[in-house]
Amino acid sequence: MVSELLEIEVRKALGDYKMENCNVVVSNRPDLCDYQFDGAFRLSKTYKKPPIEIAQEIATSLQSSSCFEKVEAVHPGFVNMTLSSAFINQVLEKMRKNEKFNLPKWEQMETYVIDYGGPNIAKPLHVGHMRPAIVGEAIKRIIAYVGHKVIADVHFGDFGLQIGQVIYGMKSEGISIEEVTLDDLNRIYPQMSKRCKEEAQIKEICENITKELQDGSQEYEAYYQKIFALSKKDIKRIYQYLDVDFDLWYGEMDSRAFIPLVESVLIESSLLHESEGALVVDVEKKEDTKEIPPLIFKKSNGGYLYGSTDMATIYQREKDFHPNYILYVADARQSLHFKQVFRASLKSKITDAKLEHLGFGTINGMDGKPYKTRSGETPKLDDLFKEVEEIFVASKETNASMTEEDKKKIVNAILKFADLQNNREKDYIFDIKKFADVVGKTGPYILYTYLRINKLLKAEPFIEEELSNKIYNEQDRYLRLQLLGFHKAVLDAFKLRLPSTIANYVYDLCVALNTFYQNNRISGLEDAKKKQDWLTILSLANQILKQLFYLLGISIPSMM
RNA sequence: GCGCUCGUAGCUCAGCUGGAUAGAGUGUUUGGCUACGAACCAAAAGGUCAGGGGUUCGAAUCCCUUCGAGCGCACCA
Repeated sequence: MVSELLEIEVRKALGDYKMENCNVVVSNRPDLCDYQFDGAFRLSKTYKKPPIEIAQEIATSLQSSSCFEKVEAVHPGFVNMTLSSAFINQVLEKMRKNEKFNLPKWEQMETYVIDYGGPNIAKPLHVGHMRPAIVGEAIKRIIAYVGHKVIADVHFGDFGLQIGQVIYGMKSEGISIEEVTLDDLNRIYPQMSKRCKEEAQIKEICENITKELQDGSQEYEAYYQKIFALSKKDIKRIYQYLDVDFDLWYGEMDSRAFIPLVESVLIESSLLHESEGALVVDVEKKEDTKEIPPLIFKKSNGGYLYGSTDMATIYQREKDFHPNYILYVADARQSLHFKQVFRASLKSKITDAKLEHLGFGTINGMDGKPYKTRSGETPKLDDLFKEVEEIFVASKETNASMTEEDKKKIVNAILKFADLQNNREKDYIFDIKKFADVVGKTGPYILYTYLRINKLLKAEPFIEEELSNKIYNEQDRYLRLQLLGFHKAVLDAFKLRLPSTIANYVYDLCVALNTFYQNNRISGLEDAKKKQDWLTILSLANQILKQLFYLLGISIPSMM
């Protein structure tokens, strides 16, 4: 990594000054320099000297390094560094020749389990399911790419009240296990969900069915198996369209066998106690500024809740994989739930893995309220895919003749790149027009960039050879500097669990490529070495893009 | 009531473990295809980073406070 190489130089230049953290960062003033060091400000405190004097000493000492074309101390105490062409090209050569573009390797491989906040069965996937799927898939690929072991689990919601509701709905409508269809399930679920809110006695019946299923009722088990199979098939189909895949297609139900084991651990460590008829685990801490309600492990009717299955699942994962980390990509509104589960799990010592809840905000419509169609329903993902494809096809005449496979890849790129750009725990506005846009900072833009460069590389055959020590013009230099940012983008995305870091880097790299492409003509260049150098740089850039597209879950169409 | 997340250009968003002149896209205005792909490029305009206070050489970023928004607070997930 460039900033680390530069840190080594700075450390040498510090002389008698001692400091722990001497970060060298990309300058936000490209008109002044490429990289910047601001440690002189901190040193001035400990050494009681004006920062500019210290900066000058460091700058003077750095002059001798071959990394720089220019180093200067600037008021009030910055050290500004302009890289030498030879140094830039030397780093690029290392990226070109090494695996993973010379990404640093970890000393120790760790194991991650990642849970993308799984969908409830018996319920069609809607736009709310897209975010965890896209974000989770990207995080999974990033963790694997940097060199760790990662196990993805879809973790279906198949254990709770919704199952009892659907079974009751089927029975009361007289629909048999043999003849039930997906459409039936999609209709029954919202119907029953509504009825349970309105009629307490219906809810109680559903709760009892759920409990009996949990306790092992043969009759309900048969219903469950059928509902699960139907839903799973449909959900898999949609994940397949999104190119989202899991190592484990488990559900909450798969942790059922571990609930009694967790329960006995809780009893042995005297963490379980009775409260208002339920068995609960206290999770509050002294430093809490507010009251944290206990985790309800067993309901007063003897049934279990999702806190119980979450703990049982942790137990199961610990037994199967002994992970260092368990990550949950789930709605930010569930943060209290996860806090309870995490604390209860650590208290009971069922795992020593680090548990992280990676929350995300709700998808809202243009009015700032949860996204709904005109008829008041949450839009199905199938319909969304269709709509985006239609808008894309209509945007250019030739698009209609594209293959279905290519269209699918582009729809994916549109949706994923739009989603992965913004990444915070805040809600975001879903605007179909924005998600179907093909101009500007969009999926089509980055794919277009790759494809036009790729075509050029194919049209101008060249033999990969060492870069010369030259950089030919401003756009060329800017492009090469952007390439140096690869490692930071990937490692930040990994450390912060933020795929947006990569999405934004990809965009910046594409801008640099387009600027270069539009202002420099390669075919017909007389200077053979210059042509070779440029083709080599473009080739490296496209290899990087391809890799990063993969990390974001974006596939490249054959044409567009 | 308590807690969590947040408030950045007309709109949608980056930037947040403190650094120099706060960035994109879109929209508005303008220029560039007899051209390796114009789904592109070049340029202009657009901001008291919700308001106030504090810490600091330096704050969109950290702390306090006011206002505003969304969400969550034990047997749903």
